Amino acid sequence: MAHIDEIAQHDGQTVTLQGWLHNRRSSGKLHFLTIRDGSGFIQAVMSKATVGDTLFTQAGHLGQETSLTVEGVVRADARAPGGYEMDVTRLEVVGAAADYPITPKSHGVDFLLDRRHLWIRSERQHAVLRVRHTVINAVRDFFNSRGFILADTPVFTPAACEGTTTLFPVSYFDTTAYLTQSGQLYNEANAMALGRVYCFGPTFRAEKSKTRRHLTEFWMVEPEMAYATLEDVIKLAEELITSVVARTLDERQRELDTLERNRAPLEQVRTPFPRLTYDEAAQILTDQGRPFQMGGDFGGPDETVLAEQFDRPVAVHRYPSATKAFYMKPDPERPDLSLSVDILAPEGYGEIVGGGQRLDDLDLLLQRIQEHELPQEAFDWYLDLRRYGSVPHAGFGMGIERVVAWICGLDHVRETIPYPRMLNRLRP
RNA sequence: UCCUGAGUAGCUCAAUUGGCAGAGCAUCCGGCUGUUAACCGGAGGGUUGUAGGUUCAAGUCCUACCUCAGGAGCCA
Repeated sequence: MAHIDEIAQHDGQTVTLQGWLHNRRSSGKLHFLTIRDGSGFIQAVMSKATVGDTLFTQAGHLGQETSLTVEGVVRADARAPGGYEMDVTRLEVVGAAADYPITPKSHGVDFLLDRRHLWIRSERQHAVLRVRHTVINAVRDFFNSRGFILADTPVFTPAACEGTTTLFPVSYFDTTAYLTQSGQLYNEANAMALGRVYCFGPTFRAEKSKTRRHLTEFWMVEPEMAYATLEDVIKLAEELITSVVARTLDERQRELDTLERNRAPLEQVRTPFPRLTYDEAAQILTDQGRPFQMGGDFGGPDETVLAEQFDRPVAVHRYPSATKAFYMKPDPERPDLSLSVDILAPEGYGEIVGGGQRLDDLDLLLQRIQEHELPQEAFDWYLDLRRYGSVPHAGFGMGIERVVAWICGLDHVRETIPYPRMLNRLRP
C-alpha cells in the first residue's frame, strides 16, 4: 500500500492506493481521476484499452468522493500537477457516493460551515490544518527544548477570574462550574511548583463577538515563569513567534503555496521585534487621526493601524492598569501603568499574544480583588501563592488560531480549527 | 446588545421603471485518446426566507419576524 505524499519513491512501480475520488474528467477513451488519500492528490489516468469496456464505463459514472482502491503504475509526467501520475490497471469501489454537495465550483461560507465535516476534505482546508499541526508542534518543541514543563490546567473551573459575562456555565452535579477562559491562575501555581511551565488547551469565551478574529472555543498556549519579569516575557514571546514562523516556512512550503500565501512578510519575522510603550502607541494613533480615547484600550482598527507601521510583529507594553486584569503588576516607576504586553501581528491580524508580570504582593492583590468587586473567598488558594514564598513571575498567552490565520493569510480564524465554535454555530 | 448588508433551482448568481422565473456549475443521457474548476450537444430541476399588506399585476414597494454575513463593544 502506497501513500500519495511519498509516491515519488515508487516511480515505475505498480502500487495500490486507497483513497477517494476528488474529481473526474473524461476524454473519449481516457478518464482522468483525481484521487486523494489524505496525504495528497494524484491524477490517475484510466485508458479504455487497458482496463476494458466494463470497468471503463463504470468509472465514467463514479460520483465525487467515492471511496476506492486503485492499482496502477506510477510514472513521472510533467503534465501532472504533482509531477507524478498513475496509469490505472485496476479499480475497486469501496463505498459509493452520489450527489456530493461540495462541488468544484464556489460556495458560500454558510453552506460550507454547515458541511464543515465534508469541507475539510478539500485541498485548501488540508493545507490549513497541516499548518496548524506544524504550528502546534513547533510551539510544543519550543517550550519542551527550553526546560518548560507541560502542566495542564483544568477546563472546569469554580469561579470567574475576570467577570462572569464571558463565561459558559455548565451544570456540575449540584453546583455550577464554568468552562475556563484561561489557565492563567493555575499556571501561576504550577510555576511556583515547577519553575517554568506551560499549559496548552482549549479555552472558552462567551463573548458575543462576530468578527474574523473570534471563536467561542479556541486553543491557547500559556507559559509562566517564576523569577521572571516583563522583559523576560517579551523576549520569550519574540523567540516563540519567530521560531514558529520559521518552522512553518521550512516544513509547509507546499501548503503555503496552495494557500497562495505571500512568504515575504513572514520571512521578515526576526527578533528583536519593535517595541512601543502604550503612550507611544497612543501618540501614533493620534498622529494618524484615529479618534482615540487616552487611557482606553485599543480597538481592532487601532491595532491594525499600529501593526501597519512595522514589517514584523510589534510589542506594545505598559498599558494603563485600568484596562488590564486585576493580577497585573503595576510599573514601580509609573504605578498607573501595568507591566503588561500585547504583541500585534502584522497585516491586520491583531493581538496574538497578551501577557505580563503578575502582581506578587499579597496586600496589593487583596486590594485589587476588592476594587474589581471579585469574591475574595474564590481566590483563597490563589492568594496562598503570595503567602508562601511569593516571587516575581510573568507569563503570557498566545492564541493558536490567530497565529495560524496570520501565517496562512486567511481572512477569518474559522478555517484554522477543524470544527469552529462561534456565536450561532455549534454544528456540526 | 447595537450598526450595516444579504436571503431567487442542490450550489454560485442574474432578472432594466412593478409587467412571461433565467444562466453557469452539479445531476441524468450522449460525444470526444491528454484533461487540469476540461470541453461540446441534450434533458430534468422553482411555494423567489416566513407571515401579512399595497396594486389590475410583486422576486422587485411597505410592515413585522427568522436566518446568515461583516463590523462595534469585549477579547487571544
